[in-house]
Amino acid sequence: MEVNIKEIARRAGVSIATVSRALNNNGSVREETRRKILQIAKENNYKPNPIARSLTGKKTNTIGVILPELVDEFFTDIIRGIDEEAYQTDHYVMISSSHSQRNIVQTLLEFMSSGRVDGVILMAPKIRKELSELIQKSKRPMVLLNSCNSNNNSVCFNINNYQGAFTITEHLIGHGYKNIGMIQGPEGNCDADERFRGFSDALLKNNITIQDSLIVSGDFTAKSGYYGFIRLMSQSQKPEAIFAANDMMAVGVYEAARSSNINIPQDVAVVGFDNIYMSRLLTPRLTTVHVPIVELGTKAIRYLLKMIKNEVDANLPYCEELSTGLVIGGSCGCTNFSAPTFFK
Amino acid sequence: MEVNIKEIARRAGVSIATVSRALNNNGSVREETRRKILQIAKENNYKPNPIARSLTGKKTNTIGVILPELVDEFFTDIIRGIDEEAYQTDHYVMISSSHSQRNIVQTLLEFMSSGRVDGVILMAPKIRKELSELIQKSKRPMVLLNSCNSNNNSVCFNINNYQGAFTITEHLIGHGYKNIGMIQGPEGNCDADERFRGFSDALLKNNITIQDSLIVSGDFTAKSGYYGFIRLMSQSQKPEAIFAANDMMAVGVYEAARSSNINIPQDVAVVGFDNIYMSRLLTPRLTTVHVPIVELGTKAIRYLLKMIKNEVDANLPYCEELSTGLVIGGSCGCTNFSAPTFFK
DNA sequence: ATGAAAGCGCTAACAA
DNA sequence: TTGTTAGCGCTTTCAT
Repeated sequence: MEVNIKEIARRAGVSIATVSRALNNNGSVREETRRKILQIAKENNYKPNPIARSLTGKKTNTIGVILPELVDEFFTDIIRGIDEEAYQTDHYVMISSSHSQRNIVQTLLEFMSSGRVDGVILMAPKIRKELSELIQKSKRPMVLLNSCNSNNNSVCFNINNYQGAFTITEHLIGHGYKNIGMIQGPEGNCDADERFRGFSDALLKNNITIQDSLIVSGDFTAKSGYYGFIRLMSQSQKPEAIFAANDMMAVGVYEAARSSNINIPQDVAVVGFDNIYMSRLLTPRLTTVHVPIVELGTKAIRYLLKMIKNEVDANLPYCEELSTGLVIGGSCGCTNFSAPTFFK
Repeated sequence: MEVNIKEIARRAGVSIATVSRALNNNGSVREETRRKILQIAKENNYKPNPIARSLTGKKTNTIGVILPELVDEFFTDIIRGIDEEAYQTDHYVMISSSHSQRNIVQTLLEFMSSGRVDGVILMAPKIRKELSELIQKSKRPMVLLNSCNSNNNSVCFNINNYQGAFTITEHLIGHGYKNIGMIQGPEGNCDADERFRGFSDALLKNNITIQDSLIVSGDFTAKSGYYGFIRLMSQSQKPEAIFAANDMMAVGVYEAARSSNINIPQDVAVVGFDNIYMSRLLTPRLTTVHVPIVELGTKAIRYLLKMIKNEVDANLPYCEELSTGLVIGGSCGCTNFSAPTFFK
């Protein structure tokens, strides 16, 4: 096995307690002794066994991350935001992407109770009722990402879906469109709900009546965007513009439009949400809403680490909404936009 | 704290050893006693503390996964393959995506020595020299993914880059192209090297001389594809077809072609490698090589778990090449292809 | 400033 | 079949 504290103690001619103190900068150790121990530890390439450390100290230096299966497009970016910070602060990341058949709640609780993690970052845009319970039950610090927590009793970081949807809808309205259709996200998904709310409110504020026939449901996949478009455009009352609740559905819309020989934006304007890489490649480039995903991950773990270190009160609710930004392409009807480079 | 084995033992009126035995189905326990213990454990929602378990038993039920930063496009899929299997077999996944400033070797060794993981899946297409050392040093089972291990002394699963590149190059040759250019992947990356090798061999086999001027370097990014294309097409001797070593570079090629009013495939044919989602959306659809990424992850973890459980000899080298497949779009000049649906 | 010793929760000999 | 006990490698009182 690896060299352990006992061995270091032996070689340094001190007790294991002293080694522990020297290594943790904790308790008093004569400077000379400390140096010697550190020296020997380095020579032997000694690293304290984190498992043993966890058992005693109840610190695992591990963060649990639970992501839904829906985040495909963002998976990498979220992890990137989290992982980089974790690395800097010497933490490990334990990941669980909750596939369909998996019980997210169970995974979470297991994470929590197993003592494997010091805290959890949970992204669960589809869980509602159980969420409150979870928040109560959870013994360890937890940060919610884009989750539906109506009660204000947790720590959460959200993309400001409402604002983004509102802004982009007003942008469409600014173009003079009145019949604006929407392809919604999955039912029960709070990102989707908020985007719809922003859409509705923007119409209301501008005295445009919402027509039920112009609202079709989708599920954030390109496929559902494809069929959503067909449904919308096969009605007698066709929309002048379509707001797809995410870019992947907009991709489906483009494909359907191409099949139907309908031109974007001449025949119908299209906008999306998310600013995924692909949206830059569509012709015309998709007008969409940028969401700061890496930042979401970074903020989440930074705050979580503070909770863990008791630098903030983990029981104090705290929520932050990350602002979105409008990305203008040609799909909304704008002709004079400064297209940022298509390179990532 | 959570209820522990001692407490369960107390409530069941037995010793902790018996509880341990009953829970692990290990050693003999009277059926009645066992039932009672299990019953009480369930009532108290008792889960053995995995940390403590690890400390004693040296099984952590955790798999370490180390991915390079380059795999952006595949990140999700690889994890998906691994995570699903891990979940089924009750394992945890500890992830580390090695960002640029990070030392992949160090991360690996730390994973290994920390006792946090039972085994490691490593994807390191850029590491060469250190890899052999690592393989020697590593005390725990390790599976290599698409890594450059020339010595046949490890367990590895690789995409058959050579075969894919060879096939798609021959496909171009079949179209009658003779001046075929290539935009290469990053230097020192073995995926890139193998793809180049397949390309060269296909040309050689068909008695086509490789022209150095038609080989330009890239780094797997769209940007490098963009400039690679420009370099290739600004020469007096222009290629009739271009093989971009991955799809992202092909995306850059499309963009550059559009800017230059060069038509694909009329003016120049283009093919890629990877079959990323975006490749379906390009117009004309990109002809490319499909790589089974999810499967790569699945195979890796399945084999790793076998090594861990000693169902296979972890010291026995074992390598598997996963076959690729040709995906015909219109970019190579084919007109009569059965385009599979663009939906994922 | 340092050491001895008691755990952390569990598994695995060894005894009974 | 069951219990006792000795660790696993470490942190942390409590003495010294």
